[in-house]
Amino acid sequence: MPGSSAVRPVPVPELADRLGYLFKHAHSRLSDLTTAALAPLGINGRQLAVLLVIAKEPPGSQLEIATRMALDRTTMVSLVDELEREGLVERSPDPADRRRNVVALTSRGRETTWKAAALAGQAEKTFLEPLSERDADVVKRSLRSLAFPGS
Amino acid sequence: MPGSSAVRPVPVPELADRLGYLFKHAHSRLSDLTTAALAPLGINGRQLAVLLVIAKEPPGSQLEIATRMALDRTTMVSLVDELEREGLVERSPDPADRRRNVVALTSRGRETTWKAAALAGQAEKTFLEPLSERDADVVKRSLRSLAFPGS
DNA sequence: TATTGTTATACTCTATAACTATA
DNA sequence: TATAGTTATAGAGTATAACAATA
Repeated sequence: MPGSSAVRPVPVPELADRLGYLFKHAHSRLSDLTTAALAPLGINGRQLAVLLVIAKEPPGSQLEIATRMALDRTTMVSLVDELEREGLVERSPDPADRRRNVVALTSRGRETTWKAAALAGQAEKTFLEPLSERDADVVKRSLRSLAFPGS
Repeated sequence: MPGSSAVRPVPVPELADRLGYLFKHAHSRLSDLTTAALAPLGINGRQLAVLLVIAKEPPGSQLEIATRMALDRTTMVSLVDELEREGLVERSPDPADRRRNVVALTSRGRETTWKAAALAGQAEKTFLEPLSERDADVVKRSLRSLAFPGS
């Protein structure tokens, strides 16, 4: 995230109550922690999300992965480009419909996925450290309703 | 926010537990609501934040405002440009130190600030509707610790 | 020398429009 | 005609570097 390197001062009182401001900075802090945690593996949080989606229900086309992540298919192109360059995934045309590119994890991709998931989990734990276990649970549960009110 | 117009599907289970993913989409939803609420006034959430900081402890230099918002001073230039173009704030050189631009609210700016604060508050209320009052309180309080762990 | 505002530039993440190849 | 992937392009929000005016 650009801006993550910005100073993060104690909030001025007139903004400390604005949810948008708090969300921005909380997310930014989590982003910093996750980025740092994943750096040794050469990937970032967005790329881990792609890996997780592929790992869960392989193999999918680029469009399927994009839809499952609520991203545009043009954004997915460069994301898969990066992962392919790192040797973590492989594209291959779907024999049944040669317009589609099926994206599959390589064995190195599989290994990276579980390592990265563990590191990202650690980063989340660090992020939540300022909260009691109870409050952290409420936050995690609430965040889901706030992000996806229908579900 | 670019991406706010993206489909916001029910989260795929493999991402529903990732805090980064939830933060991104929760923030995006709040952003949509706030932007829509403020649209009649011709300003956005970032601009409201600037107005609030100035309103609270006027008048400040651009650098002071930027620091209090944890933004770069180069970013503040265009933000103040926009608000000045709308006739909501006025720049004037500080007589005591002519390097500094003091930014002050116009009377229209003051009026817009309290109208906007009310509308943004409404948007936050709508945003929090999926939660019980109790959980909403925990979230608001926790967000502050998560964003600014030192304070 | 150091600081404030400014400009020029660039980077990240995202989207829309238009192209290619398939269907 | 419609769809999947791609490319070119653009826009929002942010930063760094360098410059002018002022201290």
